[in-house]
Order: sequence, then C-alpha cells, then structure tokens
Amino acid sequence: MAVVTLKDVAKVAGVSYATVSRALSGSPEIGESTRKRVIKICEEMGYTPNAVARSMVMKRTNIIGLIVTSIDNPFMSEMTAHLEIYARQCGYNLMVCNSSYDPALEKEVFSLLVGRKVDGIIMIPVGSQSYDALKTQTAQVPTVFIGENMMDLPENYVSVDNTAGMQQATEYLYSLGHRNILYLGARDNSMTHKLRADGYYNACKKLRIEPNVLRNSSARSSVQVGYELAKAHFEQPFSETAILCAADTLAIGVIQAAYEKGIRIPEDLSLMGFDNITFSALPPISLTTVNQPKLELAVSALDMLLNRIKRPETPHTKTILSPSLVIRNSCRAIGNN
Amino acid sequence: MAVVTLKDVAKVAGVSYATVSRALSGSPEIGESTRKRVIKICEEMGYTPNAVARSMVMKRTNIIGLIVTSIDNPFMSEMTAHLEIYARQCGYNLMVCNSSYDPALEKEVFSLLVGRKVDGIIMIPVGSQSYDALKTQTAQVPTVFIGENMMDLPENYVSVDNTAGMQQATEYLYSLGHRNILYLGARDNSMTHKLRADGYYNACKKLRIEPNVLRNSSARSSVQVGYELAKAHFEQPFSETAILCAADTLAIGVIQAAYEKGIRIPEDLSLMGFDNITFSALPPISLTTVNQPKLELAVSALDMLLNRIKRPETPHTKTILSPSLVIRNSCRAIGNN
DNA sequence: CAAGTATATGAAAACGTTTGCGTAAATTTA
DNA sequence: TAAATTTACGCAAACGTTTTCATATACTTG
Repeated sequence: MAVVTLKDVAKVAGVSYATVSRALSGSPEIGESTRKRVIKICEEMGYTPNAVARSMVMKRTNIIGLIVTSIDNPFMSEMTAHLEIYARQCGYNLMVCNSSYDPALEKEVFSLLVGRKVDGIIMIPVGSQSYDALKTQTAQVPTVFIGENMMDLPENYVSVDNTAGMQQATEYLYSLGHRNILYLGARDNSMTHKLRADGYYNACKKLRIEPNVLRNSSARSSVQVGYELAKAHFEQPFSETAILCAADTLAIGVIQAAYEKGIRIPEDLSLMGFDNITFSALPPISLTTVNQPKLELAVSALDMLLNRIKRPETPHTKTILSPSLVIRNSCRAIGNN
Repeated sequence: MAVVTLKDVAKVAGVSYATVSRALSGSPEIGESTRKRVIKICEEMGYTPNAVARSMVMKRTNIIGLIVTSIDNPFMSEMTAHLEIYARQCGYNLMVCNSSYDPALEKEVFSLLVGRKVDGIIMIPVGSQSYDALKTQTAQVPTVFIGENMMDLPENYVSVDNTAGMQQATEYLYSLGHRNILYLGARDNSMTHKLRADGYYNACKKLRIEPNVLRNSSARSSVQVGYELAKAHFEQPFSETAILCAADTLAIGVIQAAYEKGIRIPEDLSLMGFDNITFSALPPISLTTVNQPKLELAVSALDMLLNRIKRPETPHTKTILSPSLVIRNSCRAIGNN
C-alpha cells in the first residue's frame, strides 16, 4: 500500500529527483535517453504524481469551486455537467457545493473554497443580494457568476438576456392571436425576475395590449408555487387565452392546476414557460418555452474565469447571451379577427 | 492580495508558528491568554489556514471523489446533492466527475482522483463490468459503489433490493386485478436489470401468471428507448392491461407512445416504473413507481466510506436497502372475476 | 526551600513536489 | 588545441502547515 514517490523513482533510476521531475514535465533540460529510461521506471513502479505536493509549490491547485443553490435542480445539474466536462478538458477539476438557497451558507462555503485554495470560483448565486454579502470574498479569488444578471456591478458574470427573451415570448403569443395574456409569477426579490417582467411589459407597450400580472410573493419559483397561484386564479372566471410564466417550474404547476380544473392545454389555454429545463421537453408536458443556452453559459463562464485566473488584473467583464424560442405543443393559434 | 500565512501571524504575535498552529487547533498545550491573543490577531489579519499545506503534512485531504455516469440525470443529481450536504457536515468536500457512461473515462477520472489524493471515492459505476476494470485502482483508495449490486464481489457497495422491489411492483399490479402484465425494458448487460427482471419472474411464478417480457437491446434505459419499444409494441393489437417498466425513464417514453396512439393511462392501460425519479411525481406524469431511498443510499454510502477511511483493513461490506411502493395515478384497478 | 512535576513555548523536521543556480562533461568555435 | 559555449544533471531552497522533542519557566509537594 505504500505510495511510490518521486524520491523512490529517483533512487531506483539512480538520478536526482529533480531529474525525474524534469523527465515527466517535458522539460528540455534533459537528455533524451535519460528521459526515456526514467519514464519507463515510473511506469514500472506505478508512480502517480502527488497533486497536493505539486499545488503546494506551484501555488495553483487546478481546482475550480462551483457553488450552486441546489444540484438537484435540472437547470443547475445540467450546467454542472457541462462545466465539469469542459473544465476537465482544460485540466481542472470541480469542487461542488450546495448553498441550499441560504445566503449564510453560500458565504460559508465560499470561504471554505478559498481555504482550499481553489484557483477560481463559479457560482449560481442565491440572488442579486449575494453581491453585497460576498464583496470582500470575491476580492480574494477570481469569481464568475452565472445566471443572475448583476447589471453594472463590478463583477464578472454571464447571463442570458432575460428581457429580450420574455419580450420574444410575449410577441410569439401575440403572433398566435393572443391579446389577453396573463404573466404569472413575477417576483420582487430577484433581478432576473425583474428583467423578465420588463420584457413582458415592453412587449405589451409595443403591441398595445394591456399587461396583466399575477405576482409571486414567495422567495422561489417552484412547481408548488405555480400550482397554487394558478389554482387560486382558476377559481374565478377568467378571460385570458394564454398564460406566460416567469419560469418553467411555475408552468408545470399551472399544468397541474389546469388539469384538475378540466382546462385543456393548449385547446382551452395556451401556456409558455422560460428556461427550457429538461422536464419541459417530456412528451406529457411538451412545454413551449424560452431556452437558456446552458452549454454556452457554461463554456463562457469557464472561459471568462480561466482568463481572470491568468490575468487577475483584467477589468470585470459580462457576457449576455441570447435566449431562443423553443416551440412545442402548449400553445395554439386562436382566431382574432 | 498577498495571502497571510501562519508565519505572518506568528511574527505579528511575537510567537513561534507552532504556537499559532496550536492556538487554532484547540490543543491543550497552550496558555489560555496566548490562545486568545493569537486568535484575535488571526481574525484581525484575516488569516485562513491553507488546506493544501495542511493536507501535505496530515496526509489527508478531507476531499472525497464522486464519480457518476452523468450529473444531469435526476437520480444522480439527487444523490449528489444528498452526498454533498452530508459530506460537508462530516468535514469533507466533494470533487465531482462525470464518467459519461464511458468505462475508459471512468477509469481515467478514477486515476485522476487518486492523484489528487482524495481520501476516498464514491462511485455510481457505468456497469457491473466496472469492477474488473477498476480492480487495481480500488486497491489504492477506499471506494464505495452506489446503486449497482456487485453481488459477492469483494467490493463495498450500497444498493437497493432490486428483486424485492420489482416483485412488490408486480404483486401490486396483480392486486389491482391485472393478470396480463408486460415487463418492458429488461437489459442483459446490467446486473441491476437482471435482478429486477428476477423480481418480476419470481412474482409471476408465485402468482401463477404468465411472464411476458419485452427486452431492451440497447445499452441504456432512456426515455427515447422506452418510446421506441412501446411504439413498436403498440403497432399490433395487444392484450396486456398493464406495463411494468424496468426504469422510470422507460415509463415516460411509454407515456409518450401511448399518448400518440390515443391510449389513455390509466384508463386503458396501467403503467408502473422503478426508481422514483423527480420527474415521475410531476402532475402530468404522476407515475406509480418503486422508490429508491436516495437519501438513505447517500448516507449509508458515505458512512461506509468514512468507516473504511478510518479502518482500511475492515473486510468489505455491502448494504442492501429496501425499496418501497409509491402509488400515484398511473394504475387502476380492473374487474377480474 | 530543594527537588520534582506540570505547563507553556520554541526549534526543527517532515510532507512531495518544482525550479533557480551551480558545475562537470560534452560540444562547438577560432 | 585552448577557449568558449552548450548540454545534462545534481543540490538545495521553497511552498505552509503539523507535530515531536527539547527546554525554560512556573507550580507543587514534603
């Protein structure tokens, strides 16, 4: 069980351990014959370099920390998968932490990762307020935020153009003939949600239709919340021909409430979401929605982080990606003339 | 940006760095007054211990490696979330890697984690054959497998009693009056699937009904595969009143195929799955299924691993947990007399 | 109060690498 | 062929901790 180290190899090969190190690192300061001989011995002895010791001297761990609110959330887990695969290709490993939607915990795991000397941190923050809480911490290690739009704050982030996406969604419904569109699930405590609502309002103004918003006063957008909001709404008679949700999860809750009321989608009511989580593609759901390009978000975020790791002095950058419409079967055209 | 180290603190405090170390580690070999003073200075200077350096001397990283086939799979991501939270409570961080269902990659990331000097590895293997491929590697670091039943192989694993679960599912359908039950999706290359099929056969024998199996010849159980199998099956007239699927994903594919054929679930056909992935609870799906207790699997696996880390000489252990029926709305009772 | 014991602290080794510097041998140049 | 240059390698420091051992001081005890 004794682990074989550089020194062991050096002893067997009859060279100094500097030579072994150089043989392995591909340094030019070494003779070709010795290199081959040393490498052969390394293989025979089953030598694996100790990454911890290397980190110690190189002052670099090749680990990047990832903080997400909750891994078991389709959006996050998909992002995580993309990030892990791409990071590994770039020579980095991922240390993953859940913040569990708790700002205090978010701060705690951030410190933990700093102590671990990760080379950088990518995080999907609990909310925009994370910025203030983490201001001192993000100064200690290169950090990139994903998903949450930090506006003009001096932070690095990559996000989707939430406003344009929601505007596009509204216009799509309009193009199908809908004039009475309920916007369901606007939240006040999230910049992302504010921006999405803006998109809806913009479209309404442009298309000259009356905005109609059902707010979500809770802190999260979950299936449960969508269900409750819709259920209450369906109690009274309503005149909307379409519901546009601030998130896919909400839309799935609406489906449930509609089902219970005998309201058919899309025959009786058109429905749209936002995010394009994996669920939404499933045949029994088949939700028309706005896609967040998760792979591109992941790749951009990592590229941005790697850049900052190389050149920490670079000014902060933001990348805003374009969302796109994903048309499935939850909306139908209605006569409108 | 200069990071403050133990030595810096020692210099300011006017003590040796051994003393600082002791003050922080809660060693009793230190005067109460110095301890307080040192700790205060640490806080003032914003000192964070360097985990890498500590790992170096302690020969322990407090990192555990997690290898999953694919993070963006509801079963895995839920397990990962449980594992991360519990591991952190135990003082460990998680380094997560995707094997992407590729045995070669699985082997590669395993070595990578060994080089990282993780204290232990938890893995959801690509398949039972992973055992042979990794035999030499699992000898290098404490390893626990999750999900896949390794039978009597000398490995540590925690799994669910797949046979009992599927038997229970079959019996449930029987109790609802079903006598003609199609078992859909049996795979040959997976021990887990073999055991599940065994459960179905056992029940059939016990209940004296004729087994009826539709095999899956591909390597994975996906929604797509379920859809294709069911679609082909539905082309000809069939007499089954219920379909029991080897996995929830398959069942969701069946729902799609049924929907397209105008077959209503559960009115025309009862349907069951296995795993209880998050999807299955969603209202438009509402699948009756067999639950794998994911939290318990995660906790048992980590406990088992931590034990082996403490006492590597312990003989191999296996834990088999009990699955349980989750009754939702995809099955109905039929007259049978 | 002397001798012994307990307590608080410092010095230094160790963990396994990478790398700057020095130098002997090999090669080139004049 | 002597001098200059290049090449190949070894030595040892450094990275930031923890911990063993030694030791000086303070406290106990008879």
